Amino acid sequence: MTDLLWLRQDLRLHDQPALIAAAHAGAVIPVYVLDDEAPGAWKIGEAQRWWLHHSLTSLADALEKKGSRLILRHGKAEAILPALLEETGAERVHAIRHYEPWWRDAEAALGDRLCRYDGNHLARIEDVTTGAGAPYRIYSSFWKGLQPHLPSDKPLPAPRSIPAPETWPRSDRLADWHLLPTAPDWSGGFDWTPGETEALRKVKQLALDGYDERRNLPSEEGTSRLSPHLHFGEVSPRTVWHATEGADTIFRKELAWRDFTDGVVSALPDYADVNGRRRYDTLPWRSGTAAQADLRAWQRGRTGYPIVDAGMRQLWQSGWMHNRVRMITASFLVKHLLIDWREGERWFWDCLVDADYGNNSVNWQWVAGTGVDANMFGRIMAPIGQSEKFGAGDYIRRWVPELKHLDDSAIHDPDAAGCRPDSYPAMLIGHREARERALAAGKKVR
DNA sequence: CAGCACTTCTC
DNA sequence: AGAAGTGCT
Repeated sequence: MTDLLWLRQDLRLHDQPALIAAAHAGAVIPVYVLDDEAPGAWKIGEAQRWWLHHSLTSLADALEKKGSRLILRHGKAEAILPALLEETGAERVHAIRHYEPWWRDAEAALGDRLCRYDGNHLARIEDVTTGAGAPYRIYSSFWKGLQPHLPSDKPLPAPRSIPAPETWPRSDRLADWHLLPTAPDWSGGFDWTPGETEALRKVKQLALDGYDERRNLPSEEGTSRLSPHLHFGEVSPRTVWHATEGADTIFRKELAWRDFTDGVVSALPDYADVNGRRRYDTLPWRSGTAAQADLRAWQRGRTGYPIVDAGMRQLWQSGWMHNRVRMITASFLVKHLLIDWREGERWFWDCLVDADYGNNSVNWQWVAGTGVDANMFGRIMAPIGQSEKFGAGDYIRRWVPELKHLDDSAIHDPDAAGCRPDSYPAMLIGHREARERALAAGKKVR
């Protein structure tokens, strides 16, 4: 008997329950379907296509070492997979559950031909609910509710070998998918090694001493940088959970955020497009030429606020941004520039190697104050204050070369220090003025 | 239902 | 120290 193993955001061989079950049943045909139709506007973004190319290469190598292969197909997964079942005479599809709305639809469409397994979350999403049976909207309550469902089983080892079918179906050539950027190749600054081997190496070398403080300092390497590996499932959250036994709980709380945000988007599938609090539909976001120019300045890292520009340039050049700076840049777009959060969400989606439907939408709506979890619109971050508070001097000097020569006394606010070089843009808007404009706009919401 | 507590702050 | 809306128990 032969079964299909449908791989999506679980590109690994260890702790891979769908693989173990398929191999137990008989021969396995591992398949990855590049589905750019079902997700609509949320198809895989540009930076992640680069990641995907390398991660699939790494996965195909690992499968071949186990006597198997990776079959590549493109098209709508819910059509491709039944056709592949037919073609190969396979009986069932084995896959790990995913909670993006398009994956839930595809899973439903496959009906009883699909065997689903838990594996990409700490707990099964539908198991963690409030006393009333609804999904949590407040993280701290979610964390409490998660406790009885935390993983206790040890992660599954990778199988020694994977039973192969007598004949293999044809596969697309990865190169034909053109996942890598060509003209221009903007990925030159990407300092990443996609794939399971590197993901597991990072987990092994996790140093969480002082994580609580250090994770907030953009100038230091205080975060785990596991997010893209977790998004693509190159390592399972359960593996990370077990590796951090006895470590700082703050880190484990960060890990549980993936579960929380998937709970939100599983209850509210269009959360990436629709305000969680519908009354914010009346908020008068700026639009028109001036707003377009401001959006472009933000995207390119030319707002005149050093910490914002450093973050946006790090994002563009490296495919990633430090978490503290994500908050500052996002708040700046929404409150200081009064531009719809969905513009920022879209830009992050295309630029981040760790872009994730749940995390991206929930966190943008949190910052914007439009979300179901409670941050108030009137709460406006002070970018320069944040830059000083979290010691971002070295970080700015690294990403904004025009300001390289400035010391800590001047770098957070070169204008105030009277030493802004001509090559560096003036502030798009002053902090006080922007703050008042945002508060006035916020008052227009019923 | 009332009271408690809230990831990411500001002055 | 203040400000502040609301999800959750």
